[in-house]
Amino acid sequence: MPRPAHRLTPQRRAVLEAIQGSHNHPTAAQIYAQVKAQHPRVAFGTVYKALDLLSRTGQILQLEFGDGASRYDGRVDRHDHAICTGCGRLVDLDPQLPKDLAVRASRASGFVINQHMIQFFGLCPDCSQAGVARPA
Amino acid sequence: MPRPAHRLTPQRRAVLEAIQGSHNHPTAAQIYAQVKAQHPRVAFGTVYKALDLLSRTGQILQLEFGDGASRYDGRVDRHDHAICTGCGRLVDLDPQLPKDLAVRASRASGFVINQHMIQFFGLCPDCSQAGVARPA
DNA sequence: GTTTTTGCAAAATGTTTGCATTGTA
DNA sequence: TACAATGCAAACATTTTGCAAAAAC
Repeated sequence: MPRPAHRLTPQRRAVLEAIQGSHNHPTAAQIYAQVKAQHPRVAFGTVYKALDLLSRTGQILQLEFGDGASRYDGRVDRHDHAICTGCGRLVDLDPQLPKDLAVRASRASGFVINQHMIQFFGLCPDCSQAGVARPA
Repeated sequence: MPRPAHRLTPQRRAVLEAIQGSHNHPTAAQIYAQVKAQHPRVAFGTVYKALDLLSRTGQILQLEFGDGASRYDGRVDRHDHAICTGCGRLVDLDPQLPKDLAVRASRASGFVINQHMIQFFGLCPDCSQAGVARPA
């Protein structure tokens, strides 16, 4: 049986463009707001379904930093992230990592490792300058 | 003004022990179930308040892997994790990382980095042997 | 006696689901 | 005409909150 077609509908395109066009790693709510500007009748459920489809097909990345809402990333090659615990700002990072990191983790855990990702937590330039207290 | 006292009440102790006594990185629901065995009248809210207090005071770690519920870790020194995308099993890892990793991330991002943590995603031995399809 | 903590219930949040309708190959 | 996708609303899971009663210092 042939797998279903997955059309790139206007709504899905708008969701994808909202993510790729923003370097803010937007939340679903922010994406919904932006898509709604072009498609006033769009539903929240449609946005979530599009996000699910796009991430399952590897066109976007869904990030979870434990601060409530998922964040979405249009960059899908392997990279890392820093998140500001003051304001939630999220930036991509490309630190040089040991080439055999995943292999060693796999050996140590017995897991078959498919993916790895570093989360850096801290304060962005604005928040550290503004003297936002860092969390305990 | 002196900071509040934070008593180690029986409920809080039970929460802490449920986490430290388990190497499963339990969810709040699992912790609640275990605490309830000793304290049948304990409330979900009490468990959440205890989890919040314990993690704010650095006695436990709250982990978020984007699979719904938070997981809690009694090990609080810096380390990393692998999670099984098949069954949710979560294990601690200690890969050797470049000593200047956080410094370089800080320089590259302009962030003041307080903490970093690697998430390895893959299949645990049981799931990979059982042939659980890995996610796309 | 004052302050902290609990238990309970309600509410908030983010996300998922069911389904009739609409759109499209 | 068949299949996929949308819009809408209800349901869901997890977590947070408000507050009176209970417990601890």
